[in-house]
Formats: sequence, structure tokens, C-alpha cells
Amino acid sequence: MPADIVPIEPGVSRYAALAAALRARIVAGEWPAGTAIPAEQQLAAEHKVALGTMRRALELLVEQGLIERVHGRGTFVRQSLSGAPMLRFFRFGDSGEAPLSRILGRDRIAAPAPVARQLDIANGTECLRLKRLRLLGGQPCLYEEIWLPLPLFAALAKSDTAKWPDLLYPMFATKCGVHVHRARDEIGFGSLTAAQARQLALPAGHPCAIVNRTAYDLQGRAIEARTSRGDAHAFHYTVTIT
Amino acid sequence: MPADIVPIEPGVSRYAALAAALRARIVAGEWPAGTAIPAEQQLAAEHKVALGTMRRALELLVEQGLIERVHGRGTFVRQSLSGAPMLRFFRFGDSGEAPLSRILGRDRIAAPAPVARQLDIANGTECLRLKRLRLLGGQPCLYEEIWLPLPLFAALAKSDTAKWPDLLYPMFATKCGVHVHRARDEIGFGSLTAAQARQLALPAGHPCAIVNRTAYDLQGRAIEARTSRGDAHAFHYTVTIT
DNA sequence: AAGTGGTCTAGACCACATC
DNA sequence: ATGTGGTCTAGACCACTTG
Repeated sequence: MPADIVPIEPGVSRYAALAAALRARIVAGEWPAGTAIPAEQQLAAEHKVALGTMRRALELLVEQGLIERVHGRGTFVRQSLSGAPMLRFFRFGDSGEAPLSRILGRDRIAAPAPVARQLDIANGTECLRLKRLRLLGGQPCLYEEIWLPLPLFAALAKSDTAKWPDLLYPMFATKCGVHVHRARDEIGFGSLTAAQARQLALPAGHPCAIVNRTAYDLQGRAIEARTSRGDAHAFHYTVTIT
Repeated sequence: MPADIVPIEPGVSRYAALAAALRARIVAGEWPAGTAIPAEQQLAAEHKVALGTMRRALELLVEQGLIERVHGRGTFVRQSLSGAPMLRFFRFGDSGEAPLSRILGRDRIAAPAPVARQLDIANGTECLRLKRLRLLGGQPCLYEEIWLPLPLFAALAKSDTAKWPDLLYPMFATKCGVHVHRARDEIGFGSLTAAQARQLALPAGHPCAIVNRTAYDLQGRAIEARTSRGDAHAFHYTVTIT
């Protein structure tokens, strides 16, 4: 055991400490998303540990979804969530085309208690509230209400929503420096209000699936609260348990 | 590298081959569920590999949910699925009490095409079909239709259903030697037929969550097809994505 | 005290990707 | 040819559980 590096915390394995250290460097932006981090050999030498120990640490970060390893090429910092993960809960008639997005409204408003709790911010903190419709093949399929805590997302308060891209998360990264790394979705069923139903071209009271999302950045801060509603009959999801 | 043991398949790592071999011995019943398998030291010596290689193989089996390792105690073959995993999709008012089960009907009937496909058996194979109500705090909460392929579950064809336990999977193990190891649940949405609604004490046409399950044994054979219906408003499920 | 799994080392060689 | 991650070895020592 190298004597110059002692485990800071008793009861924490060396590889766990290494993983935490590397995680901090990634979060700090030392290696931006998509770039390669140094080779395991070099990292092991830097930290004066055996190769196997460093590999164990990197394995941990892979499990946490922070990095990806590719045989022969290197180890890369993962991109933020960027696909259209909300659509995975629904089966709309079409091919795998990307959904269009139309912003219906945007205002600044104090976070009500449930949203404040979800975002872990003080009750009444000012937020940006978006109303948004998503369309597939010209047909509206999802109606969303999105809350973004305001000091952080100030850059979005005045830009022209008509020019926004169809996917928000990449814009969060470029315009606000917020990288969505993880999200928790809570699924339930309900029925549409008249206003919601109008947007989705469905009758009022129609049954809908409700997905309540909390999105987190690399540091683990909750940075988005979103509620999405879609036709319950289009909902489907598969889970494997063991 | 020991010369007496060559990898059977080119391109398959030694630890993967070891894992497959151990898996086969577990599936064959050499170590029943709940019992400990030999120590990693002994297994490594038996197979003439280094300790690290055997550990890697055991790690694989842990990932597959086949074994559990406990520091200081040993490595154990996991029990079959035995909880009440269907209830995790629903939030019924009560505490964490175990659900009661009432068998409403049982008959032998040829598998229709969708069920045959689900169970991967020939179209028209004879099956046991169960109708079953599950109750929590005296209130009916789930209505289930269960299909079991018949040569395998013959032991259940005549036994008194009134004496069956509230959980089926442990009975599958004791009476039929079938160990449910993995299950795939497909979640959808629909509405109750008049007959279903009557059983659940809900109005006909009431919205319901539909969980279509396929259960598999250790060998990976599909051994149960089940459709469960419950009040859509009681449905809730949480997923984390990364 | 004895036996188990968990951590760590310091090497060697292999397989894959790129230039 | 070079550099990357993946596999494998043969040890040592530590931490936990049980008689």
C-alpha cells in the first residue's frame, strides 16, 4: 500500500475513494461530456495504485452512468440525457421519428408547495413555467407542464420560444450550463381537464397517463419538475423483475 | 493458462464459461435454493483457475440474479420469486400487509394463439386457466387470469383450490418443481368488462391498469402467462433513467 | 480460531481500434 | 506499430461471521 496516500474515510475502500475523486473532476468540467479521460494505466500511475484497483473505480463510474468504456478506443464521459425519453412510455402509431415541440406558454411564477418540494427549493421561489405540446406526425400526443427554478434558467426567460429546439435538455446544456444526467419518472393514471383535452384533440375527461418527472444534474440537484399527459390507451411500458 | 482446460467456444472468456458451467449445476439442482455453494477458493481450485477469475464468474451470476454473496458467510443460491410483486404497481390504502387470494375458477382449455405465443408452446396446447381475485383489507383489488401449460402443472389440476396459499409461486415450486426466477411485466391501460367490474366492486367500463406478465423459470422457459387488472386510479410506478 | 467473501498488488498477455 | 481496454494469474492481507 502506498504510504503517501491514505484513505481519507475509514471504512471506505480505495477504489470507492478513487471513483469519488474522478467523479468530482468530471463534475467540475475537467473532462467535458463526450471527451476521453486519460488511460487507466496513466490514471493508475497518477494515483499510485495498481491497475486492477483503478479499473474497479472506473467500473463503479460506469455503473453510475457517468462514463462509458470502449474496447480499444478509450474511456469517455457520457453525454447528458438527450433522447426523447418521455416517448418511451407511449406507443403512437408512427415510426421512430423525432417528436416536434410547440411551446404554448411561458411565465414566471412562484413555485407552489408540491413543485418546491420536488425541486428541493424554498417555498415560493420564482420559477419559469412552460406549457408545451409535443407532436408526432402532425398529431398532438403529449401535453406537458414544466417548472424550472429561476436563477438557474434565467437565460430562457426572454429568448424567443418559437426558435427553441424540439428537445429541451441539449438546450439546457448549451444555454444554461445545466446537464441533465438522471431522471425519476412517476407514472399514474388520471383524466384530462377540458383545457388539456382541447390541446390533445381528445374529449374532456378522457383517461390519460400522467408522468411526473424530476430531473437531476451531475451534482444530484433537482433541476426540472415536469408533468406530461398522454392518451392512456397509447400508454405501454415493460419491466423485467428478478 | 492451464493446458487441460481449453475454452470450448472461441471468443468466450474463461469466466463466462465458468459462469455457464456453474449455472448449469444450479439449474440441475445440485445446490438447491437457499443453500450455500462451495467457497470461491475451492471452486477456483476445482476448475484450476485463479481466484480472481472465479470471482469474476460469480460476479456474473450475481448480476443475473442467480446467487447472492454475503461477506463472511458464503455464496447462496437465490430463492425463486416469492413476494407479491404484482402489488408493487398499485397503491391501495393499506399497510404493507400480504394480499389474500381467492380462486374463482379453474378449467382445462386449449391455449389460444396469443397465450401460446406468450408461453412459446404449440398453438392449442392444453393449459390450466385460473381466475383469481386478490384482496387487501377485505377489499378486492386485483382480478387475474392465469394460464399454466399443462403437462408441467398437472399436479394443480385436481387439488382443492380452496386450500391453495395466497402466493402461487412458492406452491409452483413445492407441488410442480417449477421455480419462477424472472418475470416480464407489460403495462397497459383499458377498461373493465361488466364481469370483471363486478368482481372488483367497480362500475362496468371503469378504467383499469392491465399488467400482462410472462414468468420464466431458471432454464429460461416461459411457464406462466398472467393478466392482472386493477383500478387505474390506484396504479403508480416509479422508474429511474440515466 | 477458522472459514468466508472483499480489497489490493504487480505483473503478463490478448483483442480491438486507429494511424 | 501503437495505444486502448479486457482477461488472467498468483499471490497477500483485511473484514466479517460463526462456532
